[in-house]
Amino acid sequence: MRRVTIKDIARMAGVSVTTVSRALNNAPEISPETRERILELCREEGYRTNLLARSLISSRTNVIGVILSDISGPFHASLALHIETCAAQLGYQVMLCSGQPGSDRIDQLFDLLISQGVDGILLTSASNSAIPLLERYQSTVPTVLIGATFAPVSSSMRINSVCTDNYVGGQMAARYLHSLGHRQVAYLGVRQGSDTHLLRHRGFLDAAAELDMTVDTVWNPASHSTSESGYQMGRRFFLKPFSHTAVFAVSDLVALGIMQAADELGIAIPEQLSLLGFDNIDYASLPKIRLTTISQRTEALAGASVRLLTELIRQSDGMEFTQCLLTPELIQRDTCREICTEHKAAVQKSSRRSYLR
Amino acid sequence: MRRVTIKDIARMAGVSVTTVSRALNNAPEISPETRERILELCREEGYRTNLLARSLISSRTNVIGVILSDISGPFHASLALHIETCAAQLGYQVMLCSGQPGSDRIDQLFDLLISQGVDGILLTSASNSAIPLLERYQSTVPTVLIGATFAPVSSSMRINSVCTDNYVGGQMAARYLHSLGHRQVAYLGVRQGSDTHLLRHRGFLDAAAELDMTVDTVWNPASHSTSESGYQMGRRFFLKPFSHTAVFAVSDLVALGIMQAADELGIAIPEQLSLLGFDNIDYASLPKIRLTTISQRTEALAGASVRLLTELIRQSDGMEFTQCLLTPELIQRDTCREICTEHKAAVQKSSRRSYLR
DNA sequence: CTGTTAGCGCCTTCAA
DNA sequence: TTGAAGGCGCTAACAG
Repeated sequence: MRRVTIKDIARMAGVSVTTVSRALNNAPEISPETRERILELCREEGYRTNLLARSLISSRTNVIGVILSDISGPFHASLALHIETCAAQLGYQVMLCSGQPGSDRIDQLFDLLISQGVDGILLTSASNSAIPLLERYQSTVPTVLIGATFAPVSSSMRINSVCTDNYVGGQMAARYLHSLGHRQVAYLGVRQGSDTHLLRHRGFLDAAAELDMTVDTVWNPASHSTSESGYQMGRRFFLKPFSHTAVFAVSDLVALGIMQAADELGIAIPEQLSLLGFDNIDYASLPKIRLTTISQRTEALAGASVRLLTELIRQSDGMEFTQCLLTPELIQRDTCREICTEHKAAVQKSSRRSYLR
Repeated sequence: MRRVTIKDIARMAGVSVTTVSRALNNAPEISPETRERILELCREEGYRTNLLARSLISSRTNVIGVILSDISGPFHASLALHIETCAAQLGYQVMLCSGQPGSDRIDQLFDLLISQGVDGILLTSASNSAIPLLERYQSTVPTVLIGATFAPVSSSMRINSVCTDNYVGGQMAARYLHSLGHRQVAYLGVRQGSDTHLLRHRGFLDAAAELDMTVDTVWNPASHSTSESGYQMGRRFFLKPFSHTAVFAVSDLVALGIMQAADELGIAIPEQLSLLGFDNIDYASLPKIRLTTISQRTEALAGASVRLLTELIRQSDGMEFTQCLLTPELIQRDTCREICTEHKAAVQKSSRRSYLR
């Protein structure tokens, strides 16, 4: 059962295909009555534009490709959904791909998406290894990198990116813990391979130094930041004697593992130890978790990156590069407390409200 | 900067476009040396097949459309990612759309995807309202419904679907609670509008009746099942005196809200009250939550639906309909306990292991 | 206002 | 083994 084409309609209406095309595209040079007659006919016959054919000519598909280079976490899942929502509002469809980083899977995905004729590509990645890749492909198709980081001095960057300001996030974390009275803290889970982590770490250390706060860093030897690795690091950390009053976890997932370890070893959070996360994944707001954390604002990331990408698609002169840094946001919940215990009641009281919103 | 086409290559190689096409498609009737020469040239020139053009002829795009008709929950997000992974393995790209149900947004998405030439469509929906929609579109494009339910006697269904067996899930829940010694239980959160819920409810009631277990049902008047509505129902339920020893929540999200309410009112789970969820969303396995639940097995759902869809695409005779029912699975964690308390230690002990896996 | 003509990039007969 | 011609469904000049 063949689909009805513009040609069929033309024949049935006794006009040329051009006329039908014009009716379909609201062209100005056509009489209102023929247009109506044709549109009516299209409706009756269940005509549907073949967008492939149209794209072949216009070389625009109104589709953007999204590559999740690391779908280990809920953070990326949520990001993808927000991207879709935002893209839809701007009239774009989303073609979703996921590829474990490493190997040349990501390259293949780029090639595939370009072959499919996407108008632009959004790539999420936590490591800088994506940058040369982008530099290679961005002359072929507008591309925006999401969530990877770059050095504080970045004017030389020849890519487009949208990113949480991890350095500032680290600073915020340090300042917040300091403001609660903590003077000796541990930073758990930094991975050497993740520039995101390193930058966050640097921000934390710099601010801590200014404030005279002691920081001990526990590195994560694993290649990914999972709650399991958090659990392992937490256990190892807690089993030795320690005098820190707060722990900053490199991510919420890691923080969850740490909570689990603390639970099992009878360390009360936040009574004995404050715990601060990073990301604000959905989990963090759940009852019984209620992790205080620095939010990456997924929705803002999605919105900014989609807007930037569509901007690039529209202009396509492409000789300018934009780096967009989003300031993270402190979300206070129940896992950090002041060292002098007097304000705790107030924090507790606000818990239900912030959960419900 | 125009993309290099098959024609350019042909000119450069001094052959016809046909020959180039053949080289590209591993056609048998071509000499190995010309093929190699041409492929080499393509590589040098950075030639990329224009899949739009190819699809225009073959009328196959190797793209499947995925419509999430309700992205309120993490369940669907996770499902989407699994679908993508599975589709990729079978050589299909995924075009992702999300539309709040109601209105005619879903219709538009169908039309859009069909216009884009997708080879098939996967629709997730929890309500039967999707069925007439499917019946309308499936003659145009192979379609599979995921996660919506249907009556136990369903041979008359004229659609393709993959679905957790909610009736059996309800039965499992009842039998499990009964086996732990519970004789008076409450079922919180059933929505009249959700056939999924109703079927689950029926299975639960039927099994409970057989086992002589008393069930009180608390209906959810809200239009969605969120943790907030669970919280509200939980509060209302707990504030009146009750003699039930266990609560079956219609979904994990609702269960989380109930946990929160119980927490606030000082009701200990599972010591005073056992709580059983449904879905096994990612959250459920988190430390400090550790919800015992009936799993929908997202990955299996994704796999089965993608396989069924690709099957339909391949055959496309389309006169047969398949309903695939997946048996849910009980995931024991820490929120249900035996009424005679002696076995509890064993359950506790296994908790860490099941979290880590 | 409408129709004719010529492609977009590719594949597929058919003939050489 | 190769090439020429036609067409997939649509749009965009250019004439009428």
